[in-house]
Amino acid sequence: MARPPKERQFANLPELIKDAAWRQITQSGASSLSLRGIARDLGITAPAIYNYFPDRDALVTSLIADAYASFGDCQLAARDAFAGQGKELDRLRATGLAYRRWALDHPHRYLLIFGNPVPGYEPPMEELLPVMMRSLGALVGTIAELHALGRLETGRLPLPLIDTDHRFFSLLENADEGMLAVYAISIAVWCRVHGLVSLEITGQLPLFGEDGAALYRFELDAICRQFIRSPEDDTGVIPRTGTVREP
Amino acid sequence: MARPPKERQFANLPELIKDAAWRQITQSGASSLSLRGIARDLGITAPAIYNYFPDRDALVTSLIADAYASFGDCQLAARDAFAGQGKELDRLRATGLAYRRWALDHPHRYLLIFGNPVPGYEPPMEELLPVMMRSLGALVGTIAELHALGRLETGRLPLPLIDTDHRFFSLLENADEGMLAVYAISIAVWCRVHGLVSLEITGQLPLFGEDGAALYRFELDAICRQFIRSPEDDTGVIPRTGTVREP
DNA sequence: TGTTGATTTATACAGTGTAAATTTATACTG
DNA sequence: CAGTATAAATTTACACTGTATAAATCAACA
Repeated sequence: MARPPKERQFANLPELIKDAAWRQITQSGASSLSLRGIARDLGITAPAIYNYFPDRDALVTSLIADAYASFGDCQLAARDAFAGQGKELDRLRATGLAYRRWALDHPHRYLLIFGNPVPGYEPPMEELLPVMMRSLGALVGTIAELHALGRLETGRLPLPLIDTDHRFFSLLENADEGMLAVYAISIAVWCRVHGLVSLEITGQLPLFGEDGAALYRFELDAICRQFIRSPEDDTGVIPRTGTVREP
Repeated sequence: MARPPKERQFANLPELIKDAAWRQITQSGASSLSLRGIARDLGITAPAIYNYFPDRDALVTSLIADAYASFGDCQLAARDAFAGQGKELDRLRATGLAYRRWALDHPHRYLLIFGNPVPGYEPPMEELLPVMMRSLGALVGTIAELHALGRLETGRLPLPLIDTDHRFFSLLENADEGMLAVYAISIAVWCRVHGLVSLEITGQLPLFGEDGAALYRFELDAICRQFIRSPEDDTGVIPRTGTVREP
């Protein structure tokens, strides 16, 4: 035996590589990420990177995981800023506003995880699923709380197909089989905010300029009006904790 | 003088190049488009392509223009399937349904024009604007018709900032200065359908599987209920979705 | 036949990824 | 404790694919 793997000639080289990768992505976008460029930036040679990431895709996967972690931190922090009963709607709006805020602050991270997939790159779900679940947990958890209070209004919203592969939500906190409405509304909400945010980030949202915030607030209001009942608007559903009732 | 430029050694080579490019894009995605691959496909050499397209971006621009033309054809055809007064809502729904239909039928074309921009590629607006205007004209024109009938319900929808660069809508048919509400609603509608469709196309819409159609129809309904007054309802009150429960 | 457009050949440069050679630091041995 | 074997870390060299340009070649017509 000789030389344990702990001792590296450059300390923290994997982290340095990822830092350089983010710098490069911020400058020129994700799909122009180049291992040789990273190596140049770090003063090493390109093949050295292959000791820590077997190929370019592995590096991308690691960056995606970091982006999800950052996104999840913001989502959970926004939710936890309004703790306590009676603040469920505040939590929902906070996660919604934090979604756009984080996306504007980190557009490349956003596009990396929610943008169009890079052709040729197949994200390894077994690795990314936990951090995806955590990041979406703030929204879904809050919707679930509103559901437990009987304040969800699904209307004609079609429910998810129970028999399909529901990998995305099977690991969510508080997840159980009776929360199809929660999932359905979560998906619908996500679709709406994603449409706005992705267009704004990529500069395809015309006319609103700096005031994309106003349109976004309008859409958050529309979402709340459409899907969330106010607590005093009691239509006969008894708010219950513990037991989940299907509408 | 000798040899007029009409006589090419391969007839229609620009069209053949674009056909091969679409084949390649359909197979492997837009960002892996390779001039050498096209040349291989056509049995010519790569530099020959540079006679017709000065660089890779010029070829991409041409493909984008074709995609907009195809998209516009579908939008206008869908609108014109419900001609005549009194069918404005049918026209709106038809363009909405055609939007998703076309996107599912031509996902790569959709991503090329509405997806995340390819880093390093700057779309030449002076060339693409007319075909963009034409393709969006079906939606905006129909919204404008509903506006002329007094059936638009803007609510708290923020209006576009008039003083910003409104290149996108300045060329639209029936465009005049008084149609800010038309533009605002068109943008809001586009954001919503784009969110759903782009997620569905890229396989990021979980759980709904083949039934993304149901969620899409639900969203079209929500759009119509929120923004369009029915002709006999001249009170300005929109029926709230949250007040009626499903049986 | 000369002119000129169309195409190919040759070349420069950048990128991914692999195999072999090399450096470097540790651990074992005499 | 010195010397050496060893394995990790890194570099060099290479094979391949890509974009793009310049020069050479080919083809058709006046």
